[in-house]
Amino acid sequence: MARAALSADAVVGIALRLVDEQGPAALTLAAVASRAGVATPSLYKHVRNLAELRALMSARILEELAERIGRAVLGRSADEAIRALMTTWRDYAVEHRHRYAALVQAPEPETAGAGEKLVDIMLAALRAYGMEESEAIHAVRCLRAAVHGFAVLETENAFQLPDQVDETYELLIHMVVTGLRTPRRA
Amino acid sequence: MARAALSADAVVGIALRLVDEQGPAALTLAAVASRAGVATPSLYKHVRNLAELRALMSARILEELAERIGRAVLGRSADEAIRALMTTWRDYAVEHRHRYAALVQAPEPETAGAGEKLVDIMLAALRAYGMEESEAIHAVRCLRAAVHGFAVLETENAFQLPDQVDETYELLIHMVVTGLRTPRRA
DNA sequence: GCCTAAAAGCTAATGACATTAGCCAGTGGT
DNA sequence: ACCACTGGCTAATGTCATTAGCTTTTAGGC
Repeated sequence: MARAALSADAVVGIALRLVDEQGPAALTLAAVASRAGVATPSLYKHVRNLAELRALMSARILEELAERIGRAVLGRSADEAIRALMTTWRDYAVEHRHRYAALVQAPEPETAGAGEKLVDIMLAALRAYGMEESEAIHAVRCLRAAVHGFAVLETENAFQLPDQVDETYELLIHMVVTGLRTPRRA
Repeated sequence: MARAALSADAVVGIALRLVDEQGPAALTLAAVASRAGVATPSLYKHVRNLAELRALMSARILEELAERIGRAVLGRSADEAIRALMTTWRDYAVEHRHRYAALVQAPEPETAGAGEKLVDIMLAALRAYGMEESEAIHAVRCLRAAVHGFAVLETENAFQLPDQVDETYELLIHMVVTGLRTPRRA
């Protein structure tokens, strides 16, 4: 009996490919085990349960997202950086719509590292706006809300008329950038 | 054998209460049937399957949201209307965080009516900005993305530090309103 | 090389779920 | 009273997640 040489990392990889191909609803331990060439209970040697598998997948997704956005933002600042960040985020979601839908938003220990990295990248992109720290945290949250909201709606076909969604995104970028540049009345 | 006098409407009501009390993961036909005092397969006399139940629930949620927002926006225009809309939307989500999480975003026949009503309300709220129709559609989408994005993140505790989220939302409102008021470079 | 312990597989079992098929009882209309 | 429809029911099926405990493989120590 040859050992399948499985690992938690390999399980996550298989799960992500499964979701990419068949959508988030196809994610079952049974399906992952079948693809891994082991019996379903064998997966418990590598992941605690289905919830942990989801969290580990989310960590991987967030790492990729942070990596992509970090690269896109490098060397840019202010409006250009925000544009690059928002564009890259959306591109990732559209390109990987199924895995993006599987992304768990609630904070988990497994996603803390990548989540922080993403926040740091966003804070860096916002640096040129000269906000003090608490204001920058607000901005990070709003940026995330806007981009993520758009991404989930787009990937769930909630906009229905697919034409001109690029134009819609330009308006969203405009709103974010303009909002950052315009002082609020005290 | 007394008839339980069930209906699709009653089933939806029971399901919503279940979700409100125990969260979206608790929604099973078995649990709904138990609360209704019937056997699980009896529910198929009233709803096609679990997916249809979710869609019908979503329709109800959207109707309530549209009703609430419609009332809040009445008699207000421009910035005040947008503020009322965004505030009411968020309040609904926070107040009903579990059912909001159960809301299906993908368009379904069951949710088309309420979805359209919501779009109409948003278009009305935007009327005072004097946009032509296609620009108004973009604005509706962005408004929805921003608000919904914030709502799902907040209700999933993705902001983690719960303090000052109100302040964050003020910034989001500011971004939306400012973005609507500032012409985009052609 | 041999032995032992740990790791990583396995099968069987359990309970929960969604759904289908077909039967039964109640109700309303003729 | 009879019949058809409606809305319940039970039984069955298949899938899933998970646990318990057994077996095989591998790695490390002597």
